[in-house]
Amino acid sequence: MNKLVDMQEALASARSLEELQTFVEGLRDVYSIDNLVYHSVNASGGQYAALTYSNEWVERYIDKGYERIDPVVQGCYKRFTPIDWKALDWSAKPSRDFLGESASAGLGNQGFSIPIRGPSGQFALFSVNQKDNDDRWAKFTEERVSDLILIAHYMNEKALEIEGGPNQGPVRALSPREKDALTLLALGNNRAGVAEALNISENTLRVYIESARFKMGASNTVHAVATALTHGLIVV
Amino acid sequence: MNKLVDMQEALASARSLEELQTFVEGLRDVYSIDNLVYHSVNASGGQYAALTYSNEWVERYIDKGYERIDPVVQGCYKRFTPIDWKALDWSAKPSRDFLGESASAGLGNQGFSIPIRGPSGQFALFSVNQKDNDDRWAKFTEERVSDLILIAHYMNEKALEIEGGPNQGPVRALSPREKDALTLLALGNNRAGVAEALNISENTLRVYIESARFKMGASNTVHAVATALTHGLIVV
DNA sequence: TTCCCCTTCACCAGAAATGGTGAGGTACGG
DNA sequence: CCGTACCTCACCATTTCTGGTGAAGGGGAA
Repeated sequence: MNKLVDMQEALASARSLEELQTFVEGLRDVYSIDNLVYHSVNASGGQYAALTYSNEWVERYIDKGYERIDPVVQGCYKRFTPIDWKALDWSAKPSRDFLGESASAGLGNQGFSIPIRGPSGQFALFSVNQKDNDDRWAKFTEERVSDLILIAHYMNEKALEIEGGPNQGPVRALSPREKDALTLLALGNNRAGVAEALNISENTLRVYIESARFKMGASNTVHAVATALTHGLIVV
Repeated sequence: MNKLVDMQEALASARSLEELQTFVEGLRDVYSIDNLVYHSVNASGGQYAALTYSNEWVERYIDKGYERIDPVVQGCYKRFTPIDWKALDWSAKPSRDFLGESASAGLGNQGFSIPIRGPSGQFALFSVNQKDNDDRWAKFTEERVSDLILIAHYMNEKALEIEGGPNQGPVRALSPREKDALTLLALGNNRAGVAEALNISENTLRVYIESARFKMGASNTVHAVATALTHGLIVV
C-alpha cells in the first residue's frame, strides 16, 4: 500500500540503464503522472536520460538544442530546491516559443523539477509533467512532492552506481604539479604569477599546462582549466 | 502526529541561522537522537554549522583541524549516498585516535551521514550520532533514514536561502552574449572560433569577454571562465 | 633492470590575447 | 525623455601564450 516503499524496492533491484527506463515508466503509472523525466549530465558532458516523452519530442529537443533555451533546464541549474515550472521565467520570446512547441508535442501545462547534484559536478533533473488545472495540480504537488524528492535522489544514486551510467567517463588524473598549475590559473594568475607562486621557471610551468592539456584533450589553457573544473579534477 | 511534516513546517518559518540552530535542537528532541550536525562548506570555503555537540568538542575539532582526518568528512566528500559510519574506513591510526577522542568527548558509537550538494560546489553533511547497540541502531536507521534524508535536503535548501548563510557571494549575472562567449571559450574555442560561431567580429567578442571579466572581477579570460563555471553562471 | 611518469629547465619564432579608447545603434524602465 | 544596459564594430601597440624540440635526474612498477 505504501507506494514510496514499493518504488524504493523496485529501484533497489535495478542493475542496468534499461531497468531505470522501465522504472520510470512504472513510476509514472503508479503515481498516475502524465510524464516523468530523469536526466543526468556529468562533468564530462556525458548524458543519460530515462523518460516517458515521445521519441519525436526527444529527438526534436536534442536536435534543436532546446536545453539552451528551456527555462526548466536553465532555471534549475542555478537552483537547489524543487521548483514549480510556473515559478520560472517564461517571459523571453524563445522561452514562449519553446513552450508552444512543447504543448503541441503533447506535454502538459503543469510541471515541477527537482535539481540533484552528485560528486564531480554531476547534475541531474527529475521532472514531473502533467496536464491539469491549477487546483488539482496544487493538490497533487502537495501530496506527492515529498515522495518524489526521495525517489529522485534514490534514482540518481542508482544511476550513478550503474556501470555505463552517468558516472562513467574517467579522465586521466592530473599530477600534483599539474593540479597546482591549473588551480592557480583558474584563480586568475597569469603564467608568470603561477611560475613565481610555484617557484619554478615559466618553461617548466608550460610543460605542466601542456601535459595537463594533453591528458584531458583540451585545445588550449582556457579549455584545460574549464575541463579540469567541470571534471572535479581541481577545486577552486 | 506526523513528525516529518511538523519538522518541515518548523523549517519553513526559519529566517536566520540562529533559528536553524534551534531547529536542529528541536529535531534532536523530536526524533530522540543524541546528536545532530548540519555542516556546510561552500565553494569559497565559507563554512556554517548547526549542531548539538558540546562547545568543547567543536572547538577542539576546529582547533586540531580534525576535518582533515575525520573519516566521516573524508569518506562522504567522495560519496553521494547516505552512509553508516560503520561502513567507513577507520583503519588508519589517526582515524582510530580520532575515534577515541570523540568517544571521550561524549559522542555516541553509532552514526550515519547524508552528503548533500548544492550549486557552485557547495557541499554539506547532515549527520546523526547516537549511543546505541547495533540492533537498536539498525532499527532506528531503517525507520528514520527516509525522514532524515528529506529533512537534510530541506535544511540545506533553507540554509542556502538564508542571508549570510553558506550561499553568500552573489556575482552579477552575465548577459546572454557574455554567456555565449564564455561558454564557447570554455569549450575550447579560441577567440577567432568563438567570433565565427557567434557571427560577430572578434572586436565585439572582446567587448563581451571584457565586460564579463569586469562583472566578475576576473583578471583574465581563464579566470573569467573559471569563475563563471564555479558560480554556475555558465554551463558546459 | 628497464620503462614510464613526474619534475625540472632552455630556446625561439609566430600566433593570439590584452588594454584602452571611441562610437554607433536598440531596448526598456523610471 | 533620459539614463542605463546591451549589442555591435574599429584601431593599435604591447604583452602573453603557443607549438615544437631537446634533455636530465628521480621514483615506482614490471
